[in-house]
Amino acid sequence: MVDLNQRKQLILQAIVEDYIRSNTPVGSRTISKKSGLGVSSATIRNEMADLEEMGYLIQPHVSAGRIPSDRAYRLYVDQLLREGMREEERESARSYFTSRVHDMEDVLSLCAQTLSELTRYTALVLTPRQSDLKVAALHLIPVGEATALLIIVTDTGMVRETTLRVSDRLNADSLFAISRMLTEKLRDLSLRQVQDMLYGYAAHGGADARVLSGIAELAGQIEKQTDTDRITVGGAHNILHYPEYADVARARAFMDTLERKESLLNLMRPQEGVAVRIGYEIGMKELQDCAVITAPYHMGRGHVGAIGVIGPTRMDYARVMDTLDLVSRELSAILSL
Amino acid sequence: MVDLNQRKQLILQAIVEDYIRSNTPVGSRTISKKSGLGVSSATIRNEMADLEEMGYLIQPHVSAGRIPSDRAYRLYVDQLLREGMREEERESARSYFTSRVHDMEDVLSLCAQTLSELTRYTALVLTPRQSDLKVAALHLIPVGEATALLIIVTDTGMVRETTLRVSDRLNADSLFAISRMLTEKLRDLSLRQVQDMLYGYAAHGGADARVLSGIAELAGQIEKQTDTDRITVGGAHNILHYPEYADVARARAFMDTLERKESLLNLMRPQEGVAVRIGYEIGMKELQDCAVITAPYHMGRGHVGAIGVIGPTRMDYARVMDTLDLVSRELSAILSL
DNA sequence: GTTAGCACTCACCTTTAGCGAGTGCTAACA
DNA sequence: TGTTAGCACTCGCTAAAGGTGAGTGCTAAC
Repeated sequence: MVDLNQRKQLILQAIVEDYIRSNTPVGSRTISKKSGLGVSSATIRNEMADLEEMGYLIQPHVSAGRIPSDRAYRLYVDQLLREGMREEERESARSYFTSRVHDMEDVLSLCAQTLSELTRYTALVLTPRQSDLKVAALHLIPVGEATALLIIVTDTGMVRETTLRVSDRLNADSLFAISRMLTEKLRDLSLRQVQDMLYGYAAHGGADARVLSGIAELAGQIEKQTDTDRITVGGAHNILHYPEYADVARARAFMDTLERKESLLNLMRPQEGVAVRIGYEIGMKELQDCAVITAPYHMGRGHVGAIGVIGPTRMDYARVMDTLDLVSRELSAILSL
Repeated sequence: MVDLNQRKQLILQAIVEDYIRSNTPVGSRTISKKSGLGVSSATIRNEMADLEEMGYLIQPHVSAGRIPSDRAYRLYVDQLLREGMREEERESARSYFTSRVHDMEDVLSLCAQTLSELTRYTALVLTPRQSDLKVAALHLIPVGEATALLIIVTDTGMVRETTLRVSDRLNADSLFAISRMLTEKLRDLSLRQVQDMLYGYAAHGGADARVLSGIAELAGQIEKQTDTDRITVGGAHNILHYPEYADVARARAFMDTLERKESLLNLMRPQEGVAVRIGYEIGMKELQDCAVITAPYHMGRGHVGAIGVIGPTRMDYARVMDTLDLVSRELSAILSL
């Protein structure tokens, strides 16, 4: 596959990097001067003709320079990449994560924003699947009369709440007692088990049927959380900075694609380490001019999610990959306490 | 102020509505045919010349039709508005709110999304100020060894959590006991009082100093929640549908403005009922081509927030105002249980 | 007060022409 | 055999030029 001699590789690398920077077709003269190879533009032209024949370069029209193909980006990512972040950038990126509370949901939505700010592209965050979560605790807290706040805490530290009407005979103390009892009964059961169990009880009637069915319902809502709710998008407007999207219709099409979260789910399927998909590799024709880079993160006891960045194929791969690697580590560290 | 005879009003109304629909300068012929007044275009031209002199219409150039000025929109909103939503639209808008859990934060972020979908403009949501919140309950829940999840519930039913390291001598039972004691001690105190009180205790040292200072810290974070965190923006990409923003630079400028939340705070200061600000009335030159419509919502015991919509001055005022009115009512109803 | 008629304006679209960055090819050179 | 200078050629881009038509203001008649 790598049938490229050293010089061709250097030329290709120079072209890719120049194009990533400038977004204009790269001419032979430019490369002759900047590559440092010390050969004339004519020589570069010959090499470029070869590279085009091999499928690494594309000529938009006869009298323009060349632009890299998906295949060129792929080679670039696999073999030609340099370090993408300077140490002080790394440091400042880390600092985003140090001083914050670690409430899982906040962290994740903050993460989408942070990633988009750090990379200047659009960020995607996939939260771990929640159907196999277990109950860690359950609390009923009085608010107003005859209403209580029901809180379910899962083993991942996720908190969900809803308000319930309860019998007005239940005061703070009895709610406290019920909470304790329920927590003991339901701890370590999966959400599904909780539902099954409680719908059974509730059917028998009794004083706190309302509470029990309320719990079952909330558990059901958490569990049935559709997969599409697991996707968060951050900084979609960042693409407006790139001339690829100077045409509003394109920008709108891109944003519309981001709205259809089902399709994003496929992009975000967690993989081993930082994964890059370029153009046609994504397998969605509405994203064929985009690249998607993802990285997994972990959340204690095997729950796994993913973070990612999406942008034009002309992406600053080195920087984005470094950033994702760093952020996914920080995230895993924070979420595992 | 309303020195317009009936015919001028009708003509102005026709112009505004045509322009809202078409976004092209409206000519006299169009109005002559569509207004139903049965007068010729020449007559309309005379009237339009008058309206222009009075500051209601603007002529982009000599040979174009007229477009409404901010002043025209103001008159339109104050006096010429018709019903904006059909009954079935109302019904479908309401249905957005019925079947959902009422977790305050979910409801509000969902609301931003819903509003932007309903109106096709950009939605803004301002959450009530949190500095004067009171503690309703406090819970410590074991997760893993020597770590616990701390949850603070406020009197508005808002829930905030963070993870803490705790002494490993504290098991589930003792955490439960501590929670109960703390809840009793701290209930109905303001977040500020809680901080003052606990920093005092924690300074004395003792076994659960870590817990106490953790609570103080979280209370501090909730309280010090910067005002800018109170703003949520939804559907910013909707503006890409409007030809006013066909130029990407404009779209980007708009989105950048939305990022600067401090300035949005001014726009969202809750007012009595549905409030409309048009163009120059907004008082921000980067939004001088926009209109902002807001409505307040209530959240039990006097906490008040606001929802709003922002878009080009050529906005479908009737529909948006109706929608905001409806949504703010629904929201208040849900949030007050 | 209303309307038909008319000269006039000017944004918008299309066409045309010129520029220049960049190419491929050829022939000469090391 | 690889490299390079030279040159004719291509073609997207920009600016200028011309034509079109929607819409106007004004005048004079009804």
